[in-house]
Amino acid sequence: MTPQKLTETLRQKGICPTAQRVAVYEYLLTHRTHPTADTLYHALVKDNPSFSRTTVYNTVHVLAKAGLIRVLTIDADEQHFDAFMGEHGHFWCACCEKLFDFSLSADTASSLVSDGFLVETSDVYATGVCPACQAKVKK
Amino acid sequence: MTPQKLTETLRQKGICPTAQRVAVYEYLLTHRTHPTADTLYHALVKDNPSFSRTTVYNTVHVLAKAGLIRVLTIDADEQHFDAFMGEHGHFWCACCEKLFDFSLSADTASSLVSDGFLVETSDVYATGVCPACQAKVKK
DNA sequence: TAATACTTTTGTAATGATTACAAATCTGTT
DNA sequence: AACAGATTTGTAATCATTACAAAAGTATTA
Repeated sequence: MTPQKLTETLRQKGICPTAQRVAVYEYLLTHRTHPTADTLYHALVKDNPSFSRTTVYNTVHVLAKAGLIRVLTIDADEQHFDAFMGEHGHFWCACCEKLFDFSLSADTASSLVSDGFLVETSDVYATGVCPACQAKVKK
Repeated sequence: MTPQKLTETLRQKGICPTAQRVAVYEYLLTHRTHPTADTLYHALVKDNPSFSRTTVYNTVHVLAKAGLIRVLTIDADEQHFDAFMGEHGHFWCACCEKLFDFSLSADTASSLVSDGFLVETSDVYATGVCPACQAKVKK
């Protein structure tokens, strides 16, 4: 996505496209690594020495409220952020403590709607051991 | 579940059934309200003045590791605990800030297994507005 | 029953992610 | 250029959770 397109997307959602917000959103779109606030801060302060942690939190809240990113709470210690909004789940490996995406068959929230809930976000989380860590243990 | 049965269940999982652990597990089994550590503490300290917050955390970790309860991270502010282990999802109402159960059609984790992940826990979370709060707004 | 080793509980103190807040800066409009 | 409103920034506070070590409890052995 070009910087112009990014700016346009933010504007369409009624978000003033400041340099900081564009930087955060662009980082999340180009790094599908589910970074934490701290990771975002360290990555972006390099290009903008006055960049602050508070701005990270302000920005991700604004983006999440607009539905442009997800806030992942699978890790109780730290929030992780994800700008990939396609239907997918998240897997937390208890061994290497990394977050993985996994494909999701389909209609997770369908029963919710039928129960009268108005759904704004939905997430599928799983924990366990990832393939790489399973292989390590077997050695 | 009788106290004897509770004790037996803990023992079967290799957990020493101390009075505190039985109390926590019993509270969770009889209150399907997804309490927080603080709620558990205040409820149980009444019957045992020396009961401590640390014991709440110790105990829920032990129970969760044994697969007897779930630790819910849907609320980023506080962990919630749930001893009902049947397949169901959790809904967080952004309006009244309450947690609801919802029924789940079926095979959430099936695609995960096919990708080689070893699944230990899985949870489906959704947020939005519950039926009661929708009715309130419409008035 | 007493002695011993081991587990669990308890209270206090530390940790650290997140939020509160107000001053400074930026943005868009006249 | 000046103004009002929004955003950013740095610092200080908040508060759930964890670390830790002493005290209490539990089980095992003789």
